[in-house]
Amino acid sequence: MRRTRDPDRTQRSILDAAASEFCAHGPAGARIDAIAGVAGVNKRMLYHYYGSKEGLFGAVLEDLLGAPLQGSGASLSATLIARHLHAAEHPDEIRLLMWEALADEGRDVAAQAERAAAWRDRVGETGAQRDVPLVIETDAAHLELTFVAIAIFPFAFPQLTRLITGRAISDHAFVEARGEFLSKLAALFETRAATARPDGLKPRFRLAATVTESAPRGP
Amino acid sequence: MRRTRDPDRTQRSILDAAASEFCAHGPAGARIDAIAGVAGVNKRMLYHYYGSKEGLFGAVLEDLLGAPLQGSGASLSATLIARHLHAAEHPDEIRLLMWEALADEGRDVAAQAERAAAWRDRVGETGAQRDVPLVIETDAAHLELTFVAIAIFPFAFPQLTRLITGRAISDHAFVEARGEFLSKLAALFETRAATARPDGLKPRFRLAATVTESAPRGP
DNA sequence: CACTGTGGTAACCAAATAGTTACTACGGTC
DNA sequence: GACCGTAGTAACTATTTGGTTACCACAGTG
Repeated sequence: MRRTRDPDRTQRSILDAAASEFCAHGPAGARIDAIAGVAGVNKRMLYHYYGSKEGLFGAVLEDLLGAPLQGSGASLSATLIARHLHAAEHPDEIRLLMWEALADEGRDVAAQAERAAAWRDRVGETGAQRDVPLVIETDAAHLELTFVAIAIFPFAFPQLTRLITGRAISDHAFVEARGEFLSKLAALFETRAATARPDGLKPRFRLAATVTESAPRGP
Repeated sequence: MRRTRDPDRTQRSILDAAASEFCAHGPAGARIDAIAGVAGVNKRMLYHYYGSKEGLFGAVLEDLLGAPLQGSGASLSATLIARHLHAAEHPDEIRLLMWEALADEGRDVAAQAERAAAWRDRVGETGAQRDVPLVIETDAAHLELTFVAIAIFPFAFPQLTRLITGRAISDHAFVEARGEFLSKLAALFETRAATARPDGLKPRFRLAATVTESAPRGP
């Protein structure tokens, strides 16, 4: 049976199938035949469009990991919660990020240009943030990195999370508890406010049962 | 040429070679023949002692990831710095942790018993810590997880680190800068002290050029 | 309509790979 | 010093895998 010609749809199918396979088994574990099978496409096309397994992997990464994760104009703490929830909902994205990290070998810098630019912007925003401890203000990049770490880490290392907290990341209770912890933690970072209300430190964010794309607003 | 009989040495060679191979290429990417080759051991012995590739991978994990990373009786902030430096010196350990996370599939719980116990102890210590914000005190596990995240993350995701900070994790300047940032950050967590000296927040830790096992002491 | 470049297919292949079979010989034990 | 369990070796294999060769046919262009 012959497929009607449609390059775009074919490439899309391949990319989707590849994303799922690579995400599950990584670049070494993924099987070309499996990808072709899931995509419902002849294996040959895959080489036609992407050259090699590695090329396909690169295309998938570029397709899914282009922009910084959840970097909007929101405050540091709001972004923290937003990223936490986003990671909870999209564990695949984090797995892909891990495969990328492990494959590393200093990937094509040129291809990363816009990704790098996006992050640079985001760090710029962070640096301009008002509710950040003064001493740290100069180190926006490290602060940003730290906040990404705090939000993502538990989902990247489910086994450690389970060992330390005793709960699975898929457990809804974990996501909620962690969310509450993070909002308390975020409050710590508002030094000025904190010194003003030394008793305070009450969470600025309340977790909604349903996950919203951007973080909820404070009072 | 015949090897003189020495089961212990053979197993040690296999385990070491396997660690290096698995660490570099992961469970799917690692090649049994390569491991045997590096170990200078016949491939057959590998199956003799560990049954299968997966069995060998499990043995390597157990061998290297048994105890919590750098969990001593030290204070939270001292441990933070210690872990940061440890991670910088042993990127392999972190890679292995990542392979484990990606392989996951809810591994043998019984085999993890002592590892879990070790972490439980560590979390207990954290909970008993005196220089921790009161509100968070109740959530020792999440706090511990967060500190592990902050220390390890940059080395687990070198590509993000490069994108965000502009420096490679292998760059000595990065390790030092991050260390200084972390010691400032740690100061933030000493609420009582912080409210007492609102100007303060000066780093309690100074990074030595040589890496010491436990973190250096404050003034 | 002929022409042609590109989307699409099926069968094929050489290399690599996890796991085995069949065998040898060391060394502790009785 | 005969016995035997186990450390160790060499060669083999069934299968899988990424990648290819050779071919077909659709659709837009002149």
